[in-house]
Formats: sequence, C-alpha cells, structure tokens
Amino acid sequence: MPTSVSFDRLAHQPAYKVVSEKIRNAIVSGEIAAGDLLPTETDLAEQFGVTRSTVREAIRLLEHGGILGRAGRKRLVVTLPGMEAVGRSVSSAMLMHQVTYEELWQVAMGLEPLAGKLACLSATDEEKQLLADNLALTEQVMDNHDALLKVEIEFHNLVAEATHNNALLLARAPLNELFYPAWGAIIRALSPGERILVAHQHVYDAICAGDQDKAEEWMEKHMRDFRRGIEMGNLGFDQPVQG
Amino acid sequence: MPTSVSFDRLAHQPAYKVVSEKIRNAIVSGEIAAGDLLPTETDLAEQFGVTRSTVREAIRLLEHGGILGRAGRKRLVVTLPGMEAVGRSVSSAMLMHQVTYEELWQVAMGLEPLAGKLACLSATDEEKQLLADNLALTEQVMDNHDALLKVEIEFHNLVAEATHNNALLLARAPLNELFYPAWGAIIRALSPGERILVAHQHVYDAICAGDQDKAEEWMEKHMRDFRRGIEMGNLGFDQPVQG
DNA sequence: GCTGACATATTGTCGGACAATATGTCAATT
DNA sequence: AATTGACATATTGTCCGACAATATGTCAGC
Repeated sequence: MPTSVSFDRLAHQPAYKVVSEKIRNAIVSGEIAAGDLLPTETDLAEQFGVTRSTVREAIRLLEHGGILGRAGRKRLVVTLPGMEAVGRSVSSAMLMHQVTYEELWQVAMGLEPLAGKLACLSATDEEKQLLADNLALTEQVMDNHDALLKVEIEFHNLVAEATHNNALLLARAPLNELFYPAWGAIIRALSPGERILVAHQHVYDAICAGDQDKAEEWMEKHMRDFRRGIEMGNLGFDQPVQG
Repeated sequence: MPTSVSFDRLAHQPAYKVVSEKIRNAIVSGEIAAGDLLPTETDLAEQFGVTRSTVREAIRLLEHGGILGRAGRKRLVVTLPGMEAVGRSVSSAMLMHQVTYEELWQVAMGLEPLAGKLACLSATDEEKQLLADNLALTEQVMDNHDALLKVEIEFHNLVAEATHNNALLLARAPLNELFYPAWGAIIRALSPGERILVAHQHVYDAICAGDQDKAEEWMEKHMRDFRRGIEMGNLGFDQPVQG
C-alpha cells in the first residue's frame, strides 16, 4: 500500500518575519545591547537584501513588544521593554479573554503579599523613604478620590519595586492597568481612605522592621478589603474586567 | 521676567500608529469579535484614507501581540492572544532584564501553589482524568530525561488549566518557557524522577479530594525541590536565566 | 461527485518617489 | 566665545504603482 511519502508542509516564512527574527535574536542573545543604535532602515534593507518596506514591517513587529523604540523621533534604538509595554500587551490579552475581577483578584492574592514579603528582605533606605513619602501624601489627599487612587496604586508599585525582583515586576505589570478602574470605582463608592491608610501603614512598618510575615499578612488583609469593596459596592465581582 | 510661555511638545503620531490603535480599540472594545475576518488590506487602506503600506505596518504592530493572525495563510482574522504569544513576549522581556533563576523561582512560588489550591475548587472530572493520565505516563517514562521533562511541564499546565482562571494562566505563561531549560538541566543532572512523581501524586490526590491546603503545601514542596535541584546541580541559582 | 481549467482576489515583495524633519557644518553676528 | 542663521545632508513617514505567488470561486466535462 504505497500511500506515497508524506511531506511536511513546507513553512515558507514571509521575509519580514525572518528579518524580524534575525534582529530579535541579535538583541536577545546580547549581540546588540539595550541602548545601542540600529543601522538605518536603508542600511538594514541592503544588509538583508530586501526592500525598505519589508524592513519596516519587520521593525513594527518588534516595536510593539517594546524591544525597539525611537530615540527622539529618529534613529532606532534597542530598548529594554518597560513594565508599561509588557503590562499593556498582557492586559489587553486579559481583556480579550474576558478575565473577571475574581480571577484577577486571585492572581493579585498570589503576587501582592509575596511582594510585601520580599520587600522586607531587599528594600533600601531610599525606597523606604519613598514609601514614607507616599504615606504622608496619602494622609493629605485622603478625601480626594482621584489623588487617593493615584497614591494607592503608587504604593503598591513602590513595594513591588523594593523587591528588586524584575520577574515579579513583569508578572504583576498587567495588574496595575486592570485594577486601576476597579480601585477607582471602589474609592468613589466607599471612600475607604482610612482603611487603606491603616493597611499601608502596617505594611510599611513591617518592611522597615524586616518582618516578612507581618508584611505578607497585612498585604493580604489589604487585598481582602479590596475584594469586600467590590462586593459591597455591587461592582460585579464575577463580571469581566472593563478596559 | 518673561521667560516666554512654555508649550507642550505637540505629539504628531505617525499614521500607522493611529491606524493600529483604531483597529486595536475596535477589537478590545468588542466591536469586532475574535474569529471575525477583517477587511482586506486594500479595503482598510481606502477606509482609513492611507496607502496599503501604511496599513500593513499597522497590522504588523498588532500581529506580534497575537491579537491578529492569519487564517490559513490569507485573510486577516481577529485572534484571542494565546498563552504562547503572551508567554513569548513576556519571557523575552524577562530575558532582556536579566532575570535570575532565583527571581523567577520566587514568582513561581507565588503562582504554582496558588494554582494547586484553586484547582481543588474547579477541576472537572475530565481534567482530573487528564492529570491521572499524565501521572501514569510519568511513571512509565521516569528514566527518559526528555520525556520526563515534557510530562513534568505538562502536569503543571494541566493543574493551571484546571483552575479555569485565565488571568492566572496568562500570568504564569512566561514561566513555562523559561523554566523549561532549567528543569531539563536538573533532570539530566539529578534524575529526580521519583521525587517528582511523589509530589505530583500528592497534588493530584489533593485536587481529587478537594483538599486545598494539601494541594498548596505539596505544590510548594515540589517547587522547593526545584530550588534544591538548581542549587545541588550547581546550575547558578543567582545567574540570569538562559534563553 | 470529482476533476481540471480558468478567472479573480489577496498577499508578499519590490522599486522609486517626495515632503517633513533632524543632524551637521560653517560663516556671520553679538 | 557663544549664539544665530543659512545651507547641505540624512533619515523617516508616507505615497504610488507594479508584479509574482498563491487562495478562492466558478464552470464545464467526465
């Protein structure tokens, strides 16, 4: 029964993808470092033996991931993908997957207490000072909903940064963007300024004291408050997150 | 002292970015659903009043994030960004940020036990069956390094999927890709087949019994083993992860 | 119903073009 | 010496038109 040989579907990758991969590899492998300038589009086109249009498409592919950016608005420069770029791309994926507040909250329950705990080990004096400043500011703006939301988010970012753990920062990047509207709604609905301040204060104390368990515990309490906030405010805990 | 007025730098966004944002909004806002076909490049060019080249660049921008893909290899189709796409983009960011195995492990310690815990609440019978199959397979291939690595990774994915939490799945997507080589090295160096099997077995039992604490605990033990593996194998726990 | 032939639509790639804007140089001015 | 202006140059953003390769659709013929 000579079913004849079976051939693999030959993968004819479009040129712009090949070019994009070549550049990407050179970057990820460290051959080109962050901050380096890339050759001009015309040069790249010549080097790869394709047209400028093709090179441009390849560049766009990388530009979105935050790997490439433009200095000023001219030359191409290799960039470290910032938290914002990663956050944006993952959170848009979460939006499309119709992630609910509950799901998001569960992930936050895994990451935020962890951040508090790790920050106890690695927060520098400057970072503790930044946290102290943030607390002072929180006290001042407690009744201003918008300002309160801003410092609340900032506090969590400061704690996360104090861990000096880039993997953690990248993993929680999308949370920032998505929790933003929810926190805002809670704050407007319940004015929980006092509770927020108390929780932050305890986390801050724990970090200064290097008390991992306490930091973890209070961060957890804080997040449970968030959950109660969504439930009490009737904001639809099982509803998909709104962009 | 008329230092003259200060003006905001006026942001002249390039057309391809504008077009890309327009399409992105239409997708994220649900105006176009996943699975829908987009108009052809020529049509889009006409609608936006730009050239096809510009439209193409805009498309590339979205293509990388996994938002757009090609059906067959022709028409553009709106796609749900899969775990792979998200994983790839975040993990390349982690690589560039020189994330160490320790940092990565800390994140995994936040997410994997959580996955075990949540899976207890939501695993369906089919999913339990898949886990059982995976265990059986693990037993068979315990001495085959490559095969063992594959089922090990698959086990964790199955547990994560059993949580039915898309946010969690997306958050841990990069871990998959980055742990892969490390697990492989550990397995080759230490042949920890027995320990892996025991831990998986306990997690599986806990999930079947709905015992959240036990699932969390054993997943944690399992991850601590992973850490010990890297340390014992002298694989450089504080070294940047290798792509 | 399957096959093949043919027209059509769509993408991938090319080449060339031009305006707007940065960058670099150098002389003139203060 | 530092600033300004004039000018050439380089680079990007956008446009146009073109063509080959490949899917898709249609229709006759067996």
